[in-house]
Amino acid sequence: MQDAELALLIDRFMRRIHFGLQSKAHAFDTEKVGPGGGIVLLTLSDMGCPSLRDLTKRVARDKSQMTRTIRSLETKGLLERKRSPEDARVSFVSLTQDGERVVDTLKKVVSETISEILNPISEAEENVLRNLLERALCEAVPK
Amino acid sequence: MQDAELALLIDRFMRRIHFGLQSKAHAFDTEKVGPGGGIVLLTLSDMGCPSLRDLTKRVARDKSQMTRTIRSLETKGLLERKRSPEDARVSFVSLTQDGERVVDTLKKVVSETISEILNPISEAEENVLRNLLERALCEAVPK
DNA sequence: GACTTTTTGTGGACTTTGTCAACTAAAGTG
DNA sequence: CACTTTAGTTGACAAAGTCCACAAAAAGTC
Repeated sequence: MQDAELALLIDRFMRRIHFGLQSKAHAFDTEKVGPGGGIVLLTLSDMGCPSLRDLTKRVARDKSQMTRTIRSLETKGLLERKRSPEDARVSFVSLTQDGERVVDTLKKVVSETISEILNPISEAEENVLRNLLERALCEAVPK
Repeated sequence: MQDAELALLIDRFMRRIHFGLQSKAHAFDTEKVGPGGGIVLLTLSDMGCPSLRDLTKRVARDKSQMTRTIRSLETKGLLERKRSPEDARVSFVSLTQDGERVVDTLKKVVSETISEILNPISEAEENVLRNLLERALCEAVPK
């Protein structure tokens, strides 16, 4: 009944990550993808070649916003879209080679930042943390 | 080196909380404090009567934004400010009785939402999770 | 096979947050 | 007393989130 605190902790964690990355952004975000683009790229590298719809659900953003983010990344040449042959409504999104390269540096910087933040806890505990979050979130999303 | 995933997990967790609360907002957010205001109120209930500066650092937002959020909550009568007698620059912020009441309902709704999300993990694990985050974050913040 | 309904993605308008830089007033510092 | 630093405010702008209406394709229905 009193784990409203958890929400605050999660929020603070997010903000720490955000600040950590922000302060180094000029050095690595050469394509200026920003936080929003970064999340999409990283998620994409996790999912492979999802439909825009699935990607949108995964990152839990509004579809209209996703449209715009995707377009911005597309014009930067970081991802591609292909219309589905079976269903003319859906388009599949996937990283280009340039996109992959950006993802690589993103992954490096993000994990550096996170391990700085997670400094006070051990590596084993870090794995526990990730595991708990995965189990909590990888469940079927409502709807 | 590959815990960039953790960032995505945290982000998704935040979004889940956000959506969960958003969908019930009309029912409980009678004062229309919104996500930003809610975080400040909850944090305030945790801290007691901090200076604006300390509050700002805790929630990790920009000072200018904090000024505005605080003012909005103040005009709603949910919090009060008192100038410090020793240092005329600093002002201390604290919840009013109305604020306390809002915080109570906030806490209730937020913890409901969170326990829905954390459904797949046990209560013991939830405690582990909170504990890990606390230990990771309650460290001295740089600067 | 001509209907309604649903689903996927787009576009526009608007609000909320975030960011950055300039500024006031009060302390601290020599 | 000049000087730097600190707390908080203000303004202007950029990024993200939210809402609503829409077109086109697919699915469901009779």
